[in-house]
Amino acid sequence: MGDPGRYYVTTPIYYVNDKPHIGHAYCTVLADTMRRYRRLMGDETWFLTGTDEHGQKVQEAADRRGVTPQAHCDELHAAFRDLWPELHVSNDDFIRTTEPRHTAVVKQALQKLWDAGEITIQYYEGWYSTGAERFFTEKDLVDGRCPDTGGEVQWISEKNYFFQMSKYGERLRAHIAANPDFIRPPHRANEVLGFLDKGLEDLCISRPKERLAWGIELPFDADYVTYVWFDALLNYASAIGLYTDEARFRTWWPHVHHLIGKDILTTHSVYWTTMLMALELPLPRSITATGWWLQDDTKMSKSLGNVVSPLGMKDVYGADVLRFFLMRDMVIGLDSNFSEEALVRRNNSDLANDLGNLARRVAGLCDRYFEGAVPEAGEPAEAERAVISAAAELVAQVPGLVDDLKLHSAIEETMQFVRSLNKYVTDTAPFKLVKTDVAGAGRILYTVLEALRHTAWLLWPVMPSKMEALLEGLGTPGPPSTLGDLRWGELKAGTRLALGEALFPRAEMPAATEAAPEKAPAGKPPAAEAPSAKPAADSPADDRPPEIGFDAFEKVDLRVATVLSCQRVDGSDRLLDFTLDLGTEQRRVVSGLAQHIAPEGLEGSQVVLVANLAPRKIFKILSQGMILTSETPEGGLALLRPGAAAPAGSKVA
RNA sequence: UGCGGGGUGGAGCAGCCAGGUAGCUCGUCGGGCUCAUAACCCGAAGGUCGCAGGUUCAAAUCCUGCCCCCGCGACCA
Repeated sequence: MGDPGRYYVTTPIYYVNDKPHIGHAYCTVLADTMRRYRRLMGDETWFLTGTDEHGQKVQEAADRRGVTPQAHCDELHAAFRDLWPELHVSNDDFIRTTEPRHTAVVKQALQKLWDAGEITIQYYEGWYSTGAERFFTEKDLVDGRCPDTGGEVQWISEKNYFFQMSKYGERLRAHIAANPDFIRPPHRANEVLGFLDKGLEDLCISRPKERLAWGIELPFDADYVTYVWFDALLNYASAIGLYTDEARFRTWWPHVHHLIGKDILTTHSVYWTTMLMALELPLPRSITATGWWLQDDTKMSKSLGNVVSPLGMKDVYGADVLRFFLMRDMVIGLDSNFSEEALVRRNNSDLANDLGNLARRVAGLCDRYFEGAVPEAGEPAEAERAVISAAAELVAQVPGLVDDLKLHSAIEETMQFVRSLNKYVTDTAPFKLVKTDVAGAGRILYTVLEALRHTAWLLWPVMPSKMEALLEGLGTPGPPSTLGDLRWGELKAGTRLALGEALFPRAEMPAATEAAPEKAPAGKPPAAEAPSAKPAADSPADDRPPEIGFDAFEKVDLRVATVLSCQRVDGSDRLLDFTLDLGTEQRRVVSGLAQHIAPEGLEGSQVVLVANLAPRKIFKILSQGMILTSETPEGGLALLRPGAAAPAGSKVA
């Protein structure tokens, strides 16, 4: 797959409004690890990441803070830019979509498409809600009002510019079919084909400035800015010199491999690829969609207040340990669970016990019997030859695994090799042999040291800093070059060793996790964090909302209501449809309680209702209010009821 | 209903695309070693590979149907 020789890897450009989280870190570390492996395999490499800085959310956030969007971005992008070195990420470039080198290219690309007739003017019609800042169709509306805000909507016929994406559907389908490694893993390619089956529409690539000013102005119409995705995707090309430095551009394009989260598969595999077709540029070599890190153990973290965010693990255990865990425990493309406990287990068993301890074992013997230097290699006996050939096999095997994106296997195979070395030491017992055969013991120690050097090379892409420390300890400082240069026996006898410090200290299991081996806590679902370029919801740090004043509370109109009838909503497994008596009026309320409460026998009982909540259309029924519930010990829900019968409609305060 | 992912010894996961000894880490039990970061090495117990059919000499792996769990969305203001 790909081109032996050149490897250009990208992450999504992250939305500047987001706070960096484990999903961003994973994707970026993965890109870094891949590029380091490819470099090890002899490729020239280039690695790009950056930030996406245009769009509604940025403008709003800037407005709220009373600063210009540019100032806002200048400040916030640093959160990403400065994080990567801390994770030992070695990106060659960091692009921001507000930089002139990018915006100029976007304009040129737009002009080119406009001149080529790839962009058409179409009129978009629909109900526009200023509150929600989006269009709705007739059937979305609730009583002729905005379903999100309940506000007014206006019928707007709006001129917009559309990229003729629909023209390229068949060509894209053919490309995917002909290139099984194009979209990976393979089931994602099927997903895209399924998307294409539904037929491609043209893509609206403009936004009128009156609604959104923070974007790149269309070169052929100053009243509009560019749709953020059209802008953002072009970063992969603008950063390497599209239209400005053709030689550089052609060096890296199309040897490009996009790493993305599965949530932005469509934008990359459909929007981006068809954009490239229209721009008459070759398609990327591959688009790889990764899974998500799901977060475990929300209960224990919160109740004990000892929560360490996944990203915070780097401060506690070190960046390389975090990298090792991320790369070892996730199978590319599948979701994985993140827990501190799993990370500590990984650190202790693989890194401290197996690898770090092995280095200390042999280093200690060298110190004692060989003056702290590398012993003579001697003539390999059968046991040594087995180690040497295992090392050679491993070195030959790893590139194939990396090529197949099986980083977890590449790491595991390397760890198996390390374990075999511990066994080799136990079996050959140099600590005993040294008393009768110093040269023989030296031969064994030499073999382990040389094997450790090989290991350091092979794990360097995952843990660059730690492995360089190991290489330095072995007396061969500096980062590895390429596997072609890795030859058994290059470690020179007499070289001074410096392996006194524990490379990977054991870590204590976090106290709270041991006591909570139960099933996943009911209630809150685990939070997923995706390496997305889109804005993601911020996770609240605390489950208790901020204090409010009495006036705020007073705005909530709580009433006792009598249930007149209640039944399940047809076709829904979660919704109950209540008809309530509020004294002066009847209300219909839809509530997602069907999994907790049986609708039978509720007639005549009383509940508490938020009576002045904005109505909302739920499953085609207009729900007028919210019924209050409380949690049961089992984590279910129960209706909150008045302690004594009350007149229907009486106020709750 | 959609779309996607998953169901493999006590826990967490590989293996499935390219059928042919069920593997890894942790945990448990017993033993060894005593060089090392209470580490390392060996052995043992423990698995109807969600269920039912089918293809095949042979199925965790391929095919069909079903069940359950999770994420996103539709519907939990």
